[in-house]
Amino acid sequence: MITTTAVVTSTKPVKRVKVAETACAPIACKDCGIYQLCLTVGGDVDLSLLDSLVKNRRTYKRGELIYRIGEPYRAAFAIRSGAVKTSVLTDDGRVQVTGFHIPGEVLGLNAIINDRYNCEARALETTCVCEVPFDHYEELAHGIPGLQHQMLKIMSQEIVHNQEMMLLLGKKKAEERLATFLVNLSRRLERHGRPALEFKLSMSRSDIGNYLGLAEETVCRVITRFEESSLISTERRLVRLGQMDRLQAMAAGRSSLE
Amino acid sequence: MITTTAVVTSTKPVKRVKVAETACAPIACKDCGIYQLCLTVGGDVDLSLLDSLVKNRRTYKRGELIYRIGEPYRAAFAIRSGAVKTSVLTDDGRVQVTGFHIPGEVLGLNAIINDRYNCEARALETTCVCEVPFDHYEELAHGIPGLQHQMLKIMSQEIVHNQEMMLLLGKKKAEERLATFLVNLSRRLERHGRPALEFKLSMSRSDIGNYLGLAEETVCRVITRFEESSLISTERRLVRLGQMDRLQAMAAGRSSLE
DNA sequence: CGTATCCTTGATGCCTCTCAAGACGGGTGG
DNA sequence: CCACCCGTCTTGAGAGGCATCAAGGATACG
Repeated sequence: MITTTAVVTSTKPVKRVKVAETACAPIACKDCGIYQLCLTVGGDVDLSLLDSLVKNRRTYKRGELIYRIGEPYRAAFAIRSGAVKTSVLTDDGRVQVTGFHIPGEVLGLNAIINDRYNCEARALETTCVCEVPFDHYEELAHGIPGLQHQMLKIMSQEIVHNQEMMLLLGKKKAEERLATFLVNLSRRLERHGRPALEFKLSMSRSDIGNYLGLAEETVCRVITRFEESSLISTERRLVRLGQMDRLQAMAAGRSSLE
Repeated sequence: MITTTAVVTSTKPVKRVKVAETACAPIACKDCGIYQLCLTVGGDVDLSLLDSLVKNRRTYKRGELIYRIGEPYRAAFAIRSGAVKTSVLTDDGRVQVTGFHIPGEVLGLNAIINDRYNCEARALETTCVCEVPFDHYEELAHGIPGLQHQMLKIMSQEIVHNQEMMLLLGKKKAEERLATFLVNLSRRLERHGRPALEFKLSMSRSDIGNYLGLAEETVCRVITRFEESSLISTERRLVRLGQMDRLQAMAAGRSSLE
């Protein structure tokens, strides 16, 4: 996604500060997902908690693995900048991309229980993540009522998203799949305060195809058809969504080309 | 699944009893999923907790709705006997079956956070469930360390299962899908102490097809091919798995017919 | 400036869907 | 108890959407 060079200001421990969810205070990790974790029910943020949770901040280059399937659990990861794809494997080596993750989202939380990562995560471009070692998450969660709630919420969101993907993969046609993908990505970018109608894809056509259960070539062809219908316009990985309403209708199966 | 007429003995409150996970003590709800929830890390079961959690026990007839999408959250449900299917919908009315659930499994936990069910659940046959009203789950979880862990575990399992379904729907061929379905169902039946190589399907070919992203007719045809290869034998909804090893190989994509 | 990677477009084939019709079985009412 | 009916299952024929194979062009990067 569009690379933003966030200025990292050092955070002196401050006690519980009220911050509107949409505000954009210059706080370290404000724009990464740890913030999400540290949001209490009322919207307060415990900044000292925030500070104490993040033990490490690391940058991964394009193509680098953040974690592998089956690897012992080290930490959860909150994406500060860049983009990450997660994927699972069949025994015979086929790959299914299960998700793309953008700044502000949290990765690897569900591995807490199994003590092993159940998918692999790979940087799609230069990506900066905050590592949150959750070795003793139970004591942590015990001390911080809001944290536990946020964890459940994030896992719950993932379940809902996966259910939507099952619907897409099981029932939707190629055009509907791509429309769904674009609309969903646009919404998430908007949620994190980025341009929602014009953005740069960080993943290849091949990755998109894999994610959507389509061949790379089919993705290209559908994109071409979308452009011919002036639904969108593209230039390599740059995308402009021209007619959001029609795109949404198509994503829901309420419209199609021809 | 095979209907068992479980004898429900009344449970006088007993304090923490050590029970082996595989044991089959005559405890109410022993064989339903609430047991799962009440297992502490060490394997202890708090029977008084068990008793206090289950507020209601209800039977649903074949086709009856247990909950709808968007409906306000009432409770989680642990299946005692029978079988349940869960499904999600597109805006234009298409349905995707997201799972089949057998006795010993828990339903509707992830709705806790959103306060609304994110899928609908329907009884496939006469089904008895324990209702667990989790209105104040946070205080509950606070008092019972093991409970929170179990909830995370169940949600975590669901995420892993959904990821496997995405792989299946995105990458596997019809034969591999059906083999995966049969092997998975067999494993779960075994886990709950039921015959794993010969069982009765509680869902129609149409439901199976919907779940696997296939047409009803394709399911029939693949079943026929499996029988011709003596991989399995069937009689209506009765299934016998003849060659589990070949079936597993096929599920993983390491083998195919012809 | 060369090379590797990614994107695009065309031609062909196949897997699966759709439509159709018949068989089978279970349940119900006369 | 039997006949009927309806839902479910099965099998066939045909069509279509998408995958696959192939090749050329664009772009980025060293």
